[in-house]
Amino acid sequence: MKMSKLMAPTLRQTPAEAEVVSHQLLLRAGYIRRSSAGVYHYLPLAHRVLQKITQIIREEMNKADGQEIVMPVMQPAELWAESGRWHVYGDELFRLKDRHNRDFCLGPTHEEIVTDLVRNDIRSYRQLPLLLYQIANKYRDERRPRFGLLRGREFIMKDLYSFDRDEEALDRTYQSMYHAYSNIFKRCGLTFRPVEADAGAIGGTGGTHEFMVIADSGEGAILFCHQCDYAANVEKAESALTETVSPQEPLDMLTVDTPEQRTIEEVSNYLNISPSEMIKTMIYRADEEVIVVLIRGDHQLNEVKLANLTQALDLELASEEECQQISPGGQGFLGPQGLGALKIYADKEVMKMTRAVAGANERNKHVVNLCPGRDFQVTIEADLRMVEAGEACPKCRAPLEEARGIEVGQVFKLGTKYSTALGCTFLDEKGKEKPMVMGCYGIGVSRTMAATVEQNHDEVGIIWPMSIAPYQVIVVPLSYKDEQQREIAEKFYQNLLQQGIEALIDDRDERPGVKFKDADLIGIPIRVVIGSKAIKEGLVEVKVRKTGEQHNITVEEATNKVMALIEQGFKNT
RNA sequence: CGGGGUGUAGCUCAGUUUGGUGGAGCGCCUGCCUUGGGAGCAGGAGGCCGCACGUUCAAGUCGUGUCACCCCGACCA
Repeated sequence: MKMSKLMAPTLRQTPAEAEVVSHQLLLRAGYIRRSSAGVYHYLPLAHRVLQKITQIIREEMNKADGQEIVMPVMQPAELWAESGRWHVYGDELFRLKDRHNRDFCLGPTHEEIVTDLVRNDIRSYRQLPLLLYQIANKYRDERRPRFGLLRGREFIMKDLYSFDRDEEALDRTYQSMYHAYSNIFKRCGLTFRPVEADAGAIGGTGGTHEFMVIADSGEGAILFCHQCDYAANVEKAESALTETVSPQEPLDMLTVDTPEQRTIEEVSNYLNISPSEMIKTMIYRADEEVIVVLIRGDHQLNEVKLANLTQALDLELASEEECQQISPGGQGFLGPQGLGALKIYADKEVMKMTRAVAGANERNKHVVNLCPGRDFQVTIEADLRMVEAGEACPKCRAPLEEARGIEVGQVFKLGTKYSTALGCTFLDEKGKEKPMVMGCYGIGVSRTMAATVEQNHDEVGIIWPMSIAPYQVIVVPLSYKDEQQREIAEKFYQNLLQQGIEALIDDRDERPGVKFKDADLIGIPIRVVIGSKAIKEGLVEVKVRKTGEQHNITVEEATNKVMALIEQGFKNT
């Protein structure tokens, strides 16, 4: 491809709208342009990268017996009503009506429609397992699209759905997908980590893993152990219970004055105690029910764990007004004692306390020597806290480490949630009708491209891994006007093309500096410069973008060198 | 959805306080010159100052409304 004809509008300055580095560089290097919030054009270079990624995905999915199909983006509301998600999914679903006033939505995910497809045509255990996948645009009306391609409203996703006869067969499918995913991200040149995760709204009964690309800009936090293989999203992470320090004998509960001392920090300072000696009392509204949640003062509540425990669709911290109706002291003076018939959810660590400090349910007063089980009864005791770095690994007790990551893929065991709701059944060898056991497996394709940039860049631009670079080589004649240089460069470029190498030639009438800056910015792995040395001494310069290694060799040797470097690039990814 | 911010040339941004013929740098076009890391000179094109209504002799500038975009939070297969 000639640079003079390539639509890659590079920018010298970073557009003000971009915050994260992948967004900045993809805009600056002329890969993407914004159409509306969270919706982007993919220009030629981006399209080539996406093609590379999807090709890798196809190969690995097909190897695992996946069959590629294309399903409708526009889906009828009836199917979503059948699964119950038409009402559950909320504002995030892009909804539309046709001219007959019938309801449709733009698919944010395809469980309903694929289950509908399969239930109509698959009847026998002989046809299972069945693995169907597609690579398509997905639509989610995010409350707040951000970070460029990392959180858009329209994005490219690969989703595969598996249909098995029983849990055991699903386990095998799940394992094979897990391995396929590892291969895919490895081949894309990413540093990633599969972690145990929460199933979220998609539901399902089995396990789930997220594939996280390690990057400081990631929205997700993960905890992992480097002594064993334990790794989990913070939403899911557990830790070995802390050692019980010789429990103190309970003392009589007393009320003390704490004028205007509301937060854990204020009260612990005022009473000269540690936050770990306090009980944090929070009032939540779980759908229509008001509940009390207790956590040790120095711990953080994990709302995902609480939501899973309560099974509430809508879980929200109660307002100040609601708190005052329950406890006259209002926020800052809440305590679990004497709250009547409200359900009390307590973290396990709270139950070990014997002389705790909590609000007195009275303004400007707290109680000391509060003892769970004696002074109040707990309805449900469970792990409700956010695990922090340094705590003991639940498997091997080594200290956990924390990292941030970008979720590029997730594998789920769905079980029979959708097959039961939609009546997707088969007959087993005994002629008995059973619901299929399903799994679903997604990869954010456009997000993977952005995540790769997050992980592979320097101060001057993108550094693509060889396997997904839009072009492998860029040929730069320093002066394309110079007839000799042009001839040598063109011949060399044609030669590369004949070898099946994906090459660009910078035939623009620009100064060398401009060409170098653009080549670095768009991140082509190998650059071959042809200047006056090529004419005088027959030497060209072959430079590797990632390492900076440079070879001054003859034009004749250069093709082989380039091929060797490409091969090496593939090996390293 | 709550809080904050920004809309002026393709990009980055002055100008708005105090109303009076719309600017700079970069990019773009033409010519000269230059050619190993975003050169130089000369000339040029390009703006519904987000949109609407209002105040005024006069609005980029003041008022009201509205739309878009960005950030923080909440939320998020």
